[in-house]
Amino acid sequence: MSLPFDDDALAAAPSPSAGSARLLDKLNPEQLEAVTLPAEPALILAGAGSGKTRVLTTRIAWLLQTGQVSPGGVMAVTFTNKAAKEMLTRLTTMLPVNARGMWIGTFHGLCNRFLRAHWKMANLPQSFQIIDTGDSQSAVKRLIKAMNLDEERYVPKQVAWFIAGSKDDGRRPKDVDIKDVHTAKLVEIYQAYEDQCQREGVVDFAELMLRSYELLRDHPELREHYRRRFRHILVDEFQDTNRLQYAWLRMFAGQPGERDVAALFAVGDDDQSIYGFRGAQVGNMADFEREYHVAKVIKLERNYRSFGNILDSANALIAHNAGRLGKNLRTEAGPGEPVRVFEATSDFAEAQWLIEEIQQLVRSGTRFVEQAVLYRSNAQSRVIESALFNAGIAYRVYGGLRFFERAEVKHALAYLRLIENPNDDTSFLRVVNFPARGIGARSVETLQDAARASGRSLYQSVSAVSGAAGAKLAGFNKLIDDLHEATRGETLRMIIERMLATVGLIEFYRNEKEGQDRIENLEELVNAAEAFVTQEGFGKDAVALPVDETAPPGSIAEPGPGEPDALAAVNLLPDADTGEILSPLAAFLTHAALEAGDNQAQAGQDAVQLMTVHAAKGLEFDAVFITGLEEGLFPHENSVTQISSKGGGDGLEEERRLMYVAITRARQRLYMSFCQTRMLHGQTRYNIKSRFFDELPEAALKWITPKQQGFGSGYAQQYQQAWQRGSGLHGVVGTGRNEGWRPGSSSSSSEAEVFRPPPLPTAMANSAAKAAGHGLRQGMSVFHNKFGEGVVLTLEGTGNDARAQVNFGRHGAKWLALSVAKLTPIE
DNA sequence: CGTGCGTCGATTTTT
DNA sequence: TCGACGCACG
Repeated sequence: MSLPFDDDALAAAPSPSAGSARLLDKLNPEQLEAVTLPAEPALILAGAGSGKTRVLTTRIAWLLQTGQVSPGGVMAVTFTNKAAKEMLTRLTTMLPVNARGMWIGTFHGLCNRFLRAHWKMANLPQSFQIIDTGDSQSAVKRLIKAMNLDEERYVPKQVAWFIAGSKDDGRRPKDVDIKDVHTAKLVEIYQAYEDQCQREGVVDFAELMLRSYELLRDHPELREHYRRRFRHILVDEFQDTNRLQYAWLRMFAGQPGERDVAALFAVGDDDQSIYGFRGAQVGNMADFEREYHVAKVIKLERNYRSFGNILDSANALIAHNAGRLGKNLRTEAGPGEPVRVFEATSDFAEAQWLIEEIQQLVRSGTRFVEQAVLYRSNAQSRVIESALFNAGIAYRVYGGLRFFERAEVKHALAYLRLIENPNDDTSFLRVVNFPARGIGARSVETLQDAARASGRSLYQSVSAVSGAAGAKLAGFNKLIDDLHEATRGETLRMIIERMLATVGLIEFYRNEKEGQDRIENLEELVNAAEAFVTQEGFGKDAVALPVDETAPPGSIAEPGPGEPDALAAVNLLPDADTGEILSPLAAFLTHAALEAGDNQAQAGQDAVQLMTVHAAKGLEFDAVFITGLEEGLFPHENSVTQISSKGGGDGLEEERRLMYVAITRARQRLYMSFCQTRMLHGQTRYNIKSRFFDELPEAALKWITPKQQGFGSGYAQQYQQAWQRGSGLHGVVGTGRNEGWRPGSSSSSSEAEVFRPPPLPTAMANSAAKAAGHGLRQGMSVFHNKFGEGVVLTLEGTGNDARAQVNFGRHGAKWLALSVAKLTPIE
């Protein structure tokens, strides 16, 4: 992982210009221009399939190779973990770069890293935990109940949405414009929610962003430090940034007109902005161009993905949107096949037609895995799944629950969180009576009242409950306490195994009818933790960078050889003062919150890919089916009626961009279909074809069912009849049964093997062996300047990476980076 | 305190 | 149609 790449190595590198020429070899003129732009604010308008990721990664590689910046001076921001990983992978294949020290990651991942390094300044506990949307919602719900508010009027989900939305706009409770009584109450809840999170030591996703933004805003010395450090900031999918994310970027880069403004390199495509509904501001692109005086917007319009007919369709469609930055995709690949359009009599018939075409494509050499069926909303997948299942075609559905979102995994994580921090009320409530311990709603309510009265956590308030209920609660507290004590000094694996053996989750699921899968997932959690230990920065390469004396207190230094992986969701920046680092458990919990895990089960299997159009963004396939192109569905009726949703802009235009995204996923063949009748919410609806058909060029289309043919005639029916004769009892994937199929339970392909990280060598973990250099031993008494006397519980890692868990009694057990912390053995 | 039944509501989603 | 969720009952 770590190849030498510092300034000396650079100087010694053979002829940088020759190297950079090789690097730039395969670029077209526009790409080349973008990659080699001077260090100034830049906006790259990158069309679908125009080599966006290549430009981003080559830009970084070029900057490094030509010595314009060292790895530590680069920040690259994405929205998804997947994109971040891909960027790093491609970068490292391009250049033997030491990724350590580079800040490549998601917005939230980088915020986490930043806040971990400056937790004191940010007024957070060092091991603050991140809560997901669900946790945040249940916290709000609790508050609404506690405040005796009407849940009809203050719907928890909506209130949570209000809070997140306010944060995304950079507004604290005091900044919200109170127009009416209702808003006043919402703000009151918002304030109470903030207090509660602070008390519990948890932050939600929006808080990660807002808190780090405010930290930079309010601390000039910190701001200057980071501005000196990050000279190049590259942003992917810039059209998806919200207000806060843009403000955050400006904080890191410097405001326009200030000195030392970093080179902000924004890559995006306004035509692919499809997340307005969650606060994305396409307008950020135009704002950025104006505010930072971007000299020349570079457009990447040459498409390397699709044939002409496909691109003609995309171009013609998107031309119906107003206020675009303006861009036209072109290819040198020739027109290719026409876009085939099919009119089905019913959703059922549409699915049968799909099967026929998919099989035809396979016969002509296109593998299943290269075929994607896209739809606007998830509900549409049912019919299609059912048809594929009956036809014995393997398929995979994207979306759905990811590993760390599964109920049983969340329960296990809640126990782990309580071990780490018993005052985490959200986790407390989740598992205090799961599995059942005879602690009912009544007891919990009493406890909550007591906690509220004293302003303390549930855990701390248990003693205030008397009687049988109090005894049972005390029993639960003891369970947590005992685990906390017993796991002190244990490896992550041992901690999880002990927890599972103690809390009774496994036994509970053993008695459940369909509990076996859940038990397997719990066992999988151990593997996930092991994988984390080796992959995410706790392995042999991890930890401890030297402290920069000139840096502000608690800040990080220029990256040194020991800085954790650029991608590590959690890094172990030791506190500059004490050398204290995050415990492996706390780090793993953070990882679980920040990266919900894959749902890309069986990625290697040759199966048809089913997903929403949103989920398809960024992917490409040889053949693409866009289904359900009906008025009301696609474009969706809610979007059409909606008078400019949150992100501003026209709902219909966003639907059109969505269609544009769908079209541009196809390499060779594109199919579109719509149904005359469709079963929706238990009712048969009669639809007309999507208005988008009127916006596509006739010359690029081929109607499989002649347009004038009416209901019930022609191909559609023939397909249906043909299918009815030939199908029904085809071979079936997976279970070999044809009955009892249920979407969602789909035994065939989608659900089965989620998240199976590779097995790993267990050697490194619990080495009680004496690590070279530091001369410490397990059980040894040591002295620390801040924490005083302590006993060494655990030793891990070697050399620069060496770390120890030390029990300081009154101060508790702490993890220390030995390269930083000064520990003196006491005889 | 757990189960069963009725009501309600149903774009899109990453972190 | 189907699932999540709240409430009433045993």
